[in-house]
Amino acid sequence: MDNQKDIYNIGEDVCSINLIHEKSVENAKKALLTEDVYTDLSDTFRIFGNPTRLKIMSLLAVEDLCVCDISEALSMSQSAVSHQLRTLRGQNLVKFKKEGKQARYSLSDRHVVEILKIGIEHVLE
Amino acid sequence: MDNQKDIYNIGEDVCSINLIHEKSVENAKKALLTEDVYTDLSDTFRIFGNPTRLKIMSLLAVEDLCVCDISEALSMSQSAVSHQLRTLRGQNLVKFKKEGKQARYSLSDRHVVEILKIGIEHVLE
DNA sequence: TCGATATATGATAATTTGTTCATATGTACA
DNA sequence: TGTACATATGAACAAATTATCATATATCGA
Repeated sequence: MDNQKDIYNIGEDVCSINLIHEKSVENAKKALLTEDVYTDLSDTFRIFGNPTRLKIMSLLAVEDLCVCDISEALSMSQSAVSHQLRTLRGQNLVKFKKEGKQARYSLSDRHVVEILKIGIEHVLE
Repeated sequence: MDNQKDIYNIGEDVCSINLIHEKSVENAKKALLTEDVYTDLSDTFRIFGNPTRLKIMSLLAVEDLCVCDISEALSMSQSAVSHQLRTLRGQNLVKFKKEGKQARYSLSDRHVVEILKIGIEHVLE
C-alpha cells in the first residue's frame, strides 16, 4: 500500500492520496485509446478549429470549387486559401482534381459533413 | 463589366479574372452561416484539438470523475488537468458538481460523445 | 481554529498557428 | 516560344496555446 502510493506519486503533482475513486478510475481508463489515436484525433479536430477552414468546408459541402472560387466567395487572398487547403488536404478532409490550370476541390469524406452538422447543432442549441 | 471587375478586385490578391464558376460560387455562398456561428463553431472544435482534452472527455464518457481521478488516470499534474477542465467548461463540454472538497465532472452534452465517435471513425478508417 | 486536502488560477516560457508577402511552378493559348 | 493566369509554397512575424510553477481558495475533520 505504501508501495502502491509510491508508484502513483513519483515526485508528481498528481493527487497525493492514493486513489479517490479507484474502481471508477480503473473502469474509465479501460476506455482510453492509444496515444497515436489521440494524436491523430486531435490533429483532425484541430483542423475544424479555425473559421476559415470551416467556411471552406461549408462551401465545398455544397459545390466543388476551385481555389479562385473559394477566394472569391470568402473575400480572402488566394495565398491564404491555398495554405488552408493544403492543411485540409493534409488531414484528408478535402481532395482535388487538376482541371487544366485549375484545381477543383471537394470534400473527401462523408465524416466531414457529419462532424460539421453535429458541431452546428451543438453551437445553435 | 469593367466596373464589376473592380468591385471584386480591390487591390486584393483575390483571383484577377472575374468569376471562374460564378453560378457555383453564388450557390455555395448561400450555405455560409454568419460569422458568429463560425466563431463559436471553431471555438468548440478547437477544444477537441488537443490530446489531453480528448482523453479527459474519453474518461468522462465512461464515468463521472473528480479532478484527482483524472490526474491519476492520465498521470498528469492536477494543475494541467484543472486548466483543461476549465477550458472544457468554457465551451460547455463538461459540467461539474461540488461534492465536499471535490468537484465531480461529467460530460454536459450528448454531442460530445457523438463528435468523438465520428472523429474516431474518421481516424481509424 | 488549525492542518490537510482538493481544486482553481495567474504568470511565464516554449511551441504552434494563420496570415501576408514574395516568388516559384505549371498549364493554356496566341 | 512567350505571356497570362491559377495555384503552391517558403519566410517571417504576430497572436494564440499548453504545460509548469507558485500560490490562492475552499472544505473537511480534529
